[in-house]
Amino acid sequence: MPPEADKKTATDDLDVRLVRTARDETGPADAPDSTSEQPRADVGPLSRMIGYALRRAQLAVFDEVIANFAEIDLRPAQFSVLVLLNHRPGLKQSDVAAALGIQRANFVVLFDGLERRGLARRTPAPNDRRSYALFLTDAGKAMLGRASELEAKHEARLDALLGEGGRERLLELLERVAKLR
Amino acid sequence: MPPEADKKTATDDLDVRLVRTARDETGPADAPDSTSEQPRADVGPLSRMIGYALRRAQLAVFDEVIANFAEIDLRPAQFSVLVLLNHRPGLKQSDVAAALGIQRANFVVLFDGLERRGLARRTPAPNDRRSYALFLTDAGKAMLGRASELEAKHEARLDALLGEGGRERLLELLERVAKLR
DNA sequence: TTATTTTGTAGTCAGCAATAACAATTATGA
DNA sequence: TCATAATTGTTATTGCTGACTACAAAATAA
Repeated sequence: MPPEADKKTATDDLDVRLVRTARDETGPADAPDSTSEQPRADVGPLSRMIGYALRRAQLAVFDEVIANFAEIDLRPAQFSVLVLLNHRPGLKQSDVAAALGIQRANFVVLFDGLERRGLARRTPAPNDRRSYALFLTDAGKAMLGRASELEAKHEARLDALLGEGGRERLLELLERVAKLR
Repeated sequence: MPPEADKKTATDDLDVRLVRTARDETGPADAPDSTSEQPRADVGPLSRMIGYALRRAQLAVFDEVIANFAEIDLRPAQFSVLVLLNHRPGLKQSDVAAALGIQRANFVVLFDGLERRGLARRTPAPNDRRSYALFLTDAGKAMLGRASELEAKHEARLDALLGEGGRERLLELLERVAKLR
């Protein structure tokens, strides 16, 4: 089984692909796997490295956010655009991209998705025919409202984990680290 | 000069507003940040969200790590494998993948790269013909040595940013967050 | 033995970031 | 004023990474 292997690709027709919606499980009876708590494998020196710890934490948080937003089909990056545009309407693409740390080239596709779904729109900028002023549509604002509710619950859960003053301390430390850039 | 100029729904004139960045914010209000590196654009509510802050910090750290490791052509994920294998030689693929939070399917390609470069090797597992026991080669240990030096400098730089006790507090908080998983 | 689980693989797909190259538009400066 | 440089939005490409499906071989449970 390891190496070797025969070609045998072919067969690839059905493509069911279920969307994995967090929550719920094998409902009735049983549930053999007791409340699992990960053993947290020993990774040695890695556990002392900031980068490694950051990555693990970030993936954990994003996993949950993505699962939470699955029902409204919104990605974290899209959410951040909605929040920013609601906070500062009329920014142009370069501004939003820069504020979020996204390459302006990549932002185009990201925003196309929002516009295609009618959540945001491009408007000709008043003084510069090269650029657009970006705004949320009413649908976008409604979407942001729902997303914010989900987000609030998520943040509350994090606060429970972080404990008293944990959020403040964490945000402060993360901001320092981000200064590296 | 945007592409088509089709949009332009007749009745659309309102909304000229000048957009002023509401500067509520916590902390020392304005202060035309003197010697700060970046203007740190105002992203509003985003700056209070753990996920956003985590992502920014993680990207900043990885950017630097990737740049530091560029000269030895090593990716963070590869580095983590070297560290783990040096710490616990003989693990099988499933173990390493699980410990690092990588899908075992994806780990195959990752390890192939290390093996191809002669940094690590697969050895038939003693009691299980299905699996391999993984080890670093001498070249792999040498590579890990150089990488560790670069990593140490990086961590030192982070410590300078984090200040006294900063690392401990940050690691502790990140570990709690990672518990989400 | 038979059924189930584990392990390693291959392949596909999606998200996201970095880059290069362009055309239209502004800004600059001599 | 006009040639040149810088901006802005765009397209396309590449690479890393993570998630999933499907498989075959081997180990384990029933």
